[in-house]
Amino acid sequence: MSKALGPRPPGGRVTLLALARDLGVSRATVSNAYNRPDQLSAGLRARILGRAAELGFSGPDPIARGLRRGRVGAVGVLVDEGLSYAFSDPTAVLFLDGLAREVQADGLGLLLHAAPGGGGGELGPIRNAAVDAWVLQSLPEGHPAVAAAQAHGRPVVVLDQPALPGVPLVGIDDAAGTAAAVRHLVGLGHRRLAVLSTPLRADRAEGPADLDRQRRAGYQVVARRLAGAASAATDAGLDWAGVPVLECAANDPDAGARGTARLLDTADPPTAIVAFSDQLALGALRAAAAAGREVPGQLSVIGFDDSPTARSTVPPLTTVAQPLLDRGQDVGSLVRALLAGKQVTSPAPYAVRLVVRGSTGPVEPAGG
Amino acid sequence: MSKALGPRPPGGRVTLLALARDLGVSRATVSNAYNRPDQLSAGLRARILGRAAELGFSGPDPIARGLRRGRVGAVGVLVDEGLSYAFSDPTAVLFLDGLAREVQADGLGLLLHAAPGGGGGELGPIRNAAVDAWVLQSLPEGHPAVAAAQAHGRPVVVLDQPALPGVPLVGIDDAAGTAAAVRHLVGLGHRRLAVLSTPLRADRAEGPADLDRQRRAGYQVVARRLAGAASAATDAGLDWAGVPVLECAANDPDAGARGTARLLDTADPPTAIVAFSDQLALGALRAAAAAGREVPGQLSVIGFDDSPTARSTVPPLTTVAQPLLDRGQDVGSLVRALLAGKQVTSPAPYAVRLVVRGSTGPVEPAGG
DNA sequence: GCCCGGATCTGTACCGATCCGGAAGATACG
DNA sequence: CGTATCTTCCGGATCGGTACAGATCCGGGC
Repeated sequence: MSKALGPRPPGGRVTLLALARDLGVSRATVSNAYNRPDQLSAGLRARILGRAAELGFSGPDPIARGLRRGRVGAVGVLVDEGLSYAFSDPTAVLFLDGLAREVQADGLGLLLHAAPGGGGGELGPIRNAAVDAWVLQSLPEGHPAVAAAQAHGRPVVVLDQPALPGVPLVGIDDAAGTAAAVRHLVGLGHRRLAVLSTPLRADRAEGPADLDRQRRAGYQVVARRLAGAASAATDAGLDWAGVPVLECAANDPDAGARGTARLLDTADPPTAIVAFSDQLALGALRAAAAAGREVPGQLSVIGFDDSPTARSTVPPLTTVAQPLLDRGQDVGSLVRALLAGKQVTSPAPYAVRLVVRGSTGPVEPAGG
Repeated sequence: MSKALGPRPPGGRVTLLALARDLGVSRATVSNAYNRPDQLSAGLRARILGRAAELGFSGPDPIARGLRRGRVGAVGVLVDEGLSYAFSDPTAVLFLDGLAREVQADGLGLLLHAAPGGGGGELGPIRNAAVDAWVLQSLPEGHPAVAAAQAHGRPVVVLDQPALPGVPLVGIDDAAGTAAAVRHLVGLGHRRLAVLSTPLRADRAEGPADLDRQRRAGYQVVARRLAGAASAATDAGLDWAGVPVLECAANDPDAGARGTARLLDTADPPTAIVAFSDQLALGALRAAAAAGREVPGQLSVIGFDDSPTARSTVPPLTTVAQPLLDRGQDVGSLVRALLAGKQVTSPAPYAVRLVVRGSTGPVEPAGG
């Protein structure tokens, strides 16, 4: 009936060709057994799959298939300065979640690579990464990793920045966000504002950022947020040059707390702080508590992002909400479209929305 | 001097072969220009790289190189039920961070794939993923994705579970952890304990888990934690069967809060709760506050993991600390060793350490 | 009985590189 | 000046599959 069963796998790995020979069929047929069941009879297919199981052949080699098909089923994601940061920031996490959820529909996985910070790291791993497309996120203009990712000419999609010619970008209306925040505070009577900013450049500087440094912001998102705040402040009759902008060295609560402490420890401390991220705002709340300033009684704090934690701070954080998960999905669907060969354009920047919770309030009647 | 420059790239992508022909050298030489600079003269190398830039050839194709070299520079990571969970749990995040940090040294990236939950998803993407090794994490025994990951015979390393024959595993002494927690509480005078457990099986059940369900725990980590708690409780003269074990449907604060509410809403509520994760403990604190129970005055809560947030809860969380980042790095170095062809064995389970903070205290003198 | 279309399966040409042994030319040495 | 030794570079062979264009076989229609 059946031919005498061949011996067990000789030792090495079993390949599709070996299986084909063992069965006396062509490699194409074995390949079809896996990839196009309709191209061969059910009986033969069963025989192939059966013998494959016996021999320990578990389907075509993914890499070889990748070469031939030109697809490996992976979307590269470049994250700034090590994955720890990307993971610790809820904003980035939600983005990745949305992205993963979307590309998963096409069976794609996410290949995370760190964008080497400060020129220290190697670009090789990025240039040599086997991916079908790249997603860039929060990299400063002109970061070398960007070129590395673009090198092989595969589709690229950008979140927030950097802006790249011909590359679709998903972003939000940053300027409108901070402008709304400033207007909200001004409307509550505040005149002494301060800005708690995420890093302007990748040099880990911490401290007051003068107008010159503001102008030279490497992160465009931050530049736009500054511009929005400045514009709204000016419209309200404030002198922007007099509004302290404190740049934090990192986007985490600790840095935010340090920055806030510096802002408060001045002769003429602000009555309201506009933080450029909820992470920083969290730190601001902490520092305020440590300094004995009541929020919002003596100090108003407003965040940016509306990350999940904003809801459960004490007091709950007033913040500028952006659709974190949606942006990830949008990027994902752009990637899918590009991989499907479609032409795409950047969607319009998302509108943002001010969510008023408990961390902002009217300026205190009397002087402190 | 130099030959007349050839025309611009005709249109399609430039391949190594095309570049070689254009320059009149062999493909091997071009390849060497990129991969083994010492194999050709500096002059020729410069000429090759120069012309490559002109033609828009940006190095050998990663996938083809992957096929030939048998390496693609990616470590697959299988995460349970969608990436959102993996990302939202600080425990998993720190693990991934440690892992990424370690494998990065070899230029490897992390390819995240979701392990389809409940048989709904496809295994194809996993079987066809182009990776050099797989890392499995927190998957219940016998999950189909495990076989899919093992199919191609590439190295596999497991964190916590599932235990697989011949596969190195990194884990902690779970039983000792919960045992220490129980002893701590008993030492404070507590006799009415309750356990707030992460899911026992992947069926999203929520509610009291009787002894039978406890025995059938699919997640071995949880089984061990239950065993440790049971053993310590018995040693202290308590009847384990009388200790309520409430299984949460997910490992997040919301589920923990729901579970705690149920535990507290009984005729004979516990005076102390042992949560199997900090995430759940967070929820417990929330639920306790909502129910008007003071912590630790009226209710002691103890967590597990010592995640970063444990430090900043109110009150700070007493918890069983495990070296989250280190475990990731350990898994990473095992992966590296395996890829280097070395023989490895599972390291001994990490010892855990009880960190006493403010969420546990002596049982209240009088009855409530 | 002959021609035709569909179902099956095969052969061959890639996909785009890397590796290994060896050939040419240059240099060194006795 | 002949030979040993590098230094450089070249030619297959190979990695493991997939796509596409046939070749075969078979039952049916006329």
